[in-house]
Amino acid sequence: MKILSFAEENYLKAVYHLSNAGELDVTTNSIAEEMDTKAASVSDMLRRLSEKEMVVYKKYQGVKISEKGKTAALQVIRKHRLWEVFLVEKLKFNWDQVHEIAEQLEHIKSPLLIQRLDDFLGHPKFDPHGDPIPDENGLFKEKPQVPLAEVEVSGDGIVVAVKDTNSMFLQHLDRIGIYLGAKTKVTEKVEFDGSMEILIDGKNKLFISKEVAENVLVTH
Amino acid sequence: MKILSFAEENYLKAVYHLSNAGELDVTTNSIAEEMDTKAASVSDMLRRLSEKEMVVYKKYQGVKISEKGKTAALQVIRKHRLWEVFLVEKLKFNWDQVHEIAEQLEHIKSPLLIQRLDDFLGHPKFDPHGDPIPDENGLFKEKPQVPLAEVEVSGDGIVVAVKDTNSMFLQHLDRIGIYLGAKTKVTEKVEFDGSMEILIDGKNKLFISKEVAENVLVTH
DNA sequence: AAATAAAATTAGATTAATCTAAAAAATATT
DNA sequence: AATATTTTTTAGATTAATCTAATTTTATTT
Repeated sequence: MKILSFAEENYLKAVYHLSNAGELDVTTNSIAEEMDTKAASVSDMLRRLSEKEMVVYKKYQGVKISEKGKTAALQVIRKHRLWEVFLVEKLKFNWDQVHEIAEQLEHIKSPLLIQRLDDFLGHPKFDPHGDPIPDENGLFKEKPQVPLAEVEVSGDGIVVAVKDTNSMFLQHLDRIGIYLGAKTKVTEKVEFDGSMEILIDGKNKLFISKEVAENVLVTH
Repeated sequence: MKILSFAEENYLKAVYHLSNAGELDVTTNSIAEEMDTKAASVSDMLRRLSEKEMVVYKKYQGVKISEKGKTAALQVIRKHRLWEVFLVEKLKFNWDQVHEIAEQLEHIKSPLLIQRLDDFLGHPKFDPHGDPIPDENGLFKEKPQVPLAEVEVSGDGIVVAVKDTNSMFLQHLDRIGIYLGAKTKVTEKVEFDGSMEILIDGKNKLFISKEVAENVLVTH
């Protein structure tokens, strides 16, 4: 298999994520938005990725990731998430500081390095945001995740991930006291604006907006 | 200060190393050889680095690294060597496996990452090859060189120089398998005649005389 | 179904990094 | 000093990745 450039790996990751986030065919514009680039650049890159058989691309019809592409994307994601674990567990970064650095580290090419890093970290199964880490074969198990917004009153769960990983949002969560692994119980839901009252770890009462409730994922 | 590309950082490193390895003006060809590229590419890159004031470049006259360039080069070298320590100390790589990987890792841009890595590693002063690690300000101390004769039993080091440079002596070293950069470990010392048993690169057992031991300089 | 709007692609430029081949400058040799 | 050789630079191409502007295709709306 040919080696992919940093740019190709990034586009492939975007296609993978958008594929998983629903629609059958990923649109050019959705990729452009995700990658903060222009549609023309995306068209060009899709042509190249298609030549390398990483995606199945039909002009004007959108794009689908191929098996080959999925394998490649999952290896990049594996690297990204392992590095995030390293940064948080070993280098004492906060979970909201690691994404940008992992974006760089994920492109380092050395299978042995990743194997050793995985050993060093004790074969973690989830990254600091609760996302699963694919193994060498790209296999992983999802924790079933539900947005807090969908939990009924008196239902409880454990915070396992966030949908939106932008730094401002994570800092907000930190500030109000929501963290990975926190135990949640929905105590009240307000119909008209989607906000809710919850209990963190059975003691801290919190009021959260619809936006927060939709972006905090819990298992239950 | 502007951000340098990977390629620019690599050329700058080469200029820095060649500057230190002797001559006042580094030649285009020597850079081309060091970097395994063509002279035309070097000329082009020197023009660019010169525009960024990283080097002082006069056509046909060779090039000299500037203060600005030296600072930038030393930061890359600092990163390279810290990563090498990480790979050997934490990920259990052998010292001969780490260079290629560190060549990639050295280009990761995050001052905070390097600060944290340095903390995590306990502020090492030398990399696994015995080369000094510059601090945040680019300052470093060369490792003191000690004759093998003064190393204690079980102490290891790296051959960095010879005291006696006459050809017969050097030929003798060649014959018995001692070379610049060889990893040494003293396994036994004989009191009455100053001879010793050493291990080269962890595998070749050698008996050397007092004369040899006094003239081979190692860092440790 | 024709007109309009939106989405996607192509055309044409630009920048970085590289190359080969040709030209220019510096060095070495007769 | 004139010539030959080596070194270095420039000229001109190429590839990857990007952009803006123009065009084409698809979708939507009257």
